[in-house]
Amino acid sequence: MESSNIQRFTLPSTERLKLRKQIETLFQTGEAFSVYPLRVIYCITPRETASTPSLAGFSVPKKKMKLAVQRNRIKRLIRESWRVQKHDLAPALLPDQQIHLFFIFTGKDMPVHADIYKSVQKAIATLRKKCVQTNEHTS
RNA sequence: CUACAAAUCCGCGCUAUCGCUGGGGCUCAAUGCCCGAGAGGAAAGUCCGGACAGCAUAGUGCAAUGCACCACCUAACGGGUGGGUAUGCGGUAACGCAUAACAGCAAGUGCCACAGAAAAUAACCGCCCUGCAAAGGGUAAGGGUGAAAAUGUGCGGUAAGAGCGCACGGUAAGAGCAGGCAACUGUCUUUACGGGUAAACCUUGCGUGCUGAAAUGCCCAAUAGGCAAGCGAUUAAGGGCGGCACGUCCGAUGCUUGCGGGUAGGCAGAUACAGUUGUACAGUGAUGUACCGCGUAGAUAAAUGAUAGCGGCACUCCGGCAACGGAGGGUACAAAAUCCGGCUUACAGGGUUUGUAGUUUA
RNA sequence: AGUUCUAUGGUGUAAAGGUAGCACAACUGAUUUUGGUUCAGUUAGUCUUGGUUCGAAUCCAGGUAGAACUA
Repeated sequence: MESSNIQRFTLPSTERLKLRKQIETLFQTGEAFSVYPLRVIYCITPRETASTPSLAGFSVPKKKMKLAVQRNRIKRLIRESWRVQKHDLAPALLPDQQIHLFFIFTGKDMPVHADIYKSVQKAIATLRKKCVQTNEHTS
């Protein structure tokens, strides 16, 4: 699908998980695992030809971080990490598959960019493994 | 110059790489490319007031609820400005500064623990009179309790005393005069003086219709069901008309089209106005008027960012008489969600003005 | 975005404006060979900052934390 020599690290709003129905089905049917301080919920769905291989959402619970400034900052950090590294996940998916993702911050202290970057890296590695496993199993 | 207080303003900058959300242009259109825009003084808390929208609505009262010295400003306000009064602080005083939910307890009702004789029409000790005494009567000076104890001082008066009388005061209410738009102040006079509490119920005066953008209006995919028309099917079940038959009407299922309600979703509401820089004028001031300019976020699982480097800024330590140099950690509070005016709360650091105090120089 | 309410020892709860109680828990001592039970005692509190009042857990205002509701 994507030629790897002209990869662009973009994240427009069409690659964000926004519809309420999609989010509800993700939270009901999806599988989850944790990479501290993140919790990742994902599920693989069939995709239409025009759409992108992944849809991602990000959130920080209000109980953990009280101030809106801190919540916005954390969400932006996770989003930046995902934007830069999301192309590592694409080869593991079949062309007719779309992955829905949700990142939830579960830590209690303000994180640094390097830590978030590393944990997103780990999360993507585990996701690749699981995707490959499920594809082999079904085939 | 330093310190303190008040008011007011600002509240990190630049570069590189990679991005995000609207607007405009190129493009048939999408993608893409180019241009330009993109958090605050509190955006916060949601404590008041409006705009706006829907519903309700003759008028008046009750209930509920809010406010409360006066005048002015304002779209409006529980906000602001100016004035008055009270209290506190400083000062010999004149006066200055700060604070105030600052109507009414002289409308009614309630409450005032403990202590104390008594907490509101007071009498324990005391004082005085009568009496041998017991007791009875008068009194509110003095004592003591308490947060609060019945107008202070002096003289007269009396058995002892007492606003009982008088003089000078204090407080409150009323009338007159003078000043002031008014609150109120000054003066004079009359009357009263048996507490406090309304942030106790309450009374008086003034005000308030209810609900909030998840308001409200509009467009409408798929699926299911509804209605209408057409096509197809009709020796089919069933029902109506009928005594029965024929007949006729309705009717199940299928397809197509249209209509209406309306879900997911989308659009409007929604960003050009009670806007604002500057100047002039009016006003003590809040503010208003006029002119010239300015255009300044619009997201919706929610954009305005991430990383790196350089530089500001104040602080600490070291070296130095100083200029300065080196190192270190720091660079606040905080994110629009329909909009506006206030209030309250949070805030690293810095600038300006005014006032007070101190020091130095001329 | 809006509305309503709550806050009392470690926990659960009382208290017409007048000394902040009760139960469980914790600790100490006694009883017991020891533990438990029981008995006696101790510690510890009105979310916070102001105001009204002679006096505030209570009344009023600002703040903090928490809970519920409106789809």
